[in-house]
Amino acid sequence: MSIDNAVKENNAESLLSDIAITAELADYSPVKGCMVIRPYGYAIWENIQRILDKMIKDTGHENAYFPLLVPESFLQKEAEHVEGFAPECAVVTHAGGKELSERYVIRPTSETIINHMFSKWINSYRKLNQWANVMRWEMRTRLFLRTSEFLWQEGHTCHATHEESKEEVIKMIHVYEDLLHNYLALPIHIGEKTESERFAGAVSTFSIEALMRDGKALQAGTSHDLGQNFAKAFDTTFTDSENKLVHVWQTSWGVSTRLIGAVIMGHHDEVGLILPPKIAPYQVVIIPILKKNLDNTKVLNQAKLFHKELTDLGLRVKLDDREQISQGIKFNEYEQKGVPLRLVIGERDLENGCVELHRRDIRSKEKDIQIAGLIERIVRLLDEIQSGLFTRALEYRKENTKIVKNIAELDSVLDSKSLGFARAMWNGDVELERILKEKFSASIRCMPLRPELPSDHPCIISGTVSPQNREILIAKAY
RNA sequence: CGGGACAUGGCUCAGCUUGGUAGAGCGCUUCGCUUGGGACGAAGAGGUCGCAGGUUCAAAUCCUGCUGUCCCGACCA
Repeated sequence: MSIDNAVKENNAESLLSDIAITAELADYSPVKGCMVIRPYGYAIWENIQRILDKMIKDTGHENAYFPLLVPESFLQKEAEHVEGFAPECAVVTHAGGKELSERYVIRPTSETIINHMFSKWINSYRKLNQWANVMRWEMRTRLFLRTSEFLWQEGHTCHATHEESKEEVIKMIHVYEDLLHNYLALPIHIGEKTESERFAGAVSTFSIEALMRDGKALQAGTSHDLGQNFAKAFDTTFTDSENKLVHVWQTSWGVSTRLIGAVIMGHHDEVGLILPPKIAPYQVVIIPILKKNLDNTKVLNQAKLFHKELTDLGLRVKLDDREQISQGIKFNEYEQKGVPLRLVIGERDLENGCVELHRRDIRSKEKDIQIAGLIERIVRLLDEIQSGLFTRALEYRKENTKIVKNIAELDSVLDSKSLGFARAMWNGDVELERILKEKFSASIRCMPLRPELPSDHPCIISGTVSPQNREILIAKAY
């Protein structure tokens, strides 16, 4: 299916792979459920990594690396953890031509092995992060949004008190909010997961939930309060101020290459991908209009000059001076790849001292832009595109968030083409989750950290008003 | 894991019903002509038809199994 058709028919599944393949972000691998991240897609990940890595270090964490293989017995030490992850673990049983005496799982996450080390190191390291790959054997996979192997960052911290660890959980979910809002241009809701959606082994899980352009919600990152569950399982202890040996309070938090999927499904149009400038591999593409068999030196020199001036400012710029490819094809290619700005310069422009600029986000084309002041204009435009994308996504979310008082009202929200979030009050009765799942194939995405409903808003399932009720966001999700 | 669809040059796909020497468009190579939004003409290269079996004188085509992708469920980040 073409991207154009996929957008019109709101065929999100096919749209995701169409965009990812066409924009050369990824390709299918010979291994089921795995993907190859191509250079253009990996460059986006590197930009995300660079930005987030600084945030993680600025909040007092150090990077380390733990091994890919985890003894299967480690996983079994925490009852809920093994129950949650065992079904999706790949297990190494043979190596060196022999059956292993101890089986190893390929890490689905690293809480267990990190705790094993924490119990030895607790006096020296308490706040670690690692950038790694993990593997979770999935039944149904989708490029970037759910692949069997994916890249992520996982932070693991130890604290003396529960108050401290709870504070860390909230602090890091706000770091993710900063990343999504200010760099990926995706508005998110922060909230706590219900018990059924909690991380296996956590006391509580907070997530950031983004709304995709097809109206489905996407969990884009999580931060867990692990309590003392893993500390007890691995006997990770420290000596407190009263000289008593006590278990530490822990957190873990992560975001993955799913974020690239969030960008794809959060920013696109009928042409293809639209990248926020702050994470775009190329923020500007310069296309000189070249004439075959003629002297293009002047045009090329000017194009190279622009390239240097923009690069010197720290911008990421691509100069496409391939002669054998017509500009029309180049225009199309960079539009599909979501490059925020296109700068076109030809001989005619040169004579008039101007250029042509094309904005990918609103697909506007301005000719006869004076070269004087151009560089400043480009810098300003990139900022406008960045904030414009966020505003557009926020508007979209506002339009697609409905307040509901009862189950019947959900019909109009979740059964319509637009989907989106439903905001409601809930008394905690798990019956609601069953109804949502069976009747609407939807779920409680989170209990938002910043509630918006008045306290007298009735519970969606009981119809009663109570101070015990909690506000929830309901949506269909990926 | 259940139901459905699909798998044919680099890409998009036709051909399969009714078995008989593999096709088109795009892309690629060369030449000519063009050149500010996917130009045109001519010549040419390129495919063990997803994999493995089976039926047949003969299989892209019929049958069986497997693998992968997509869709709908279940499950999950």
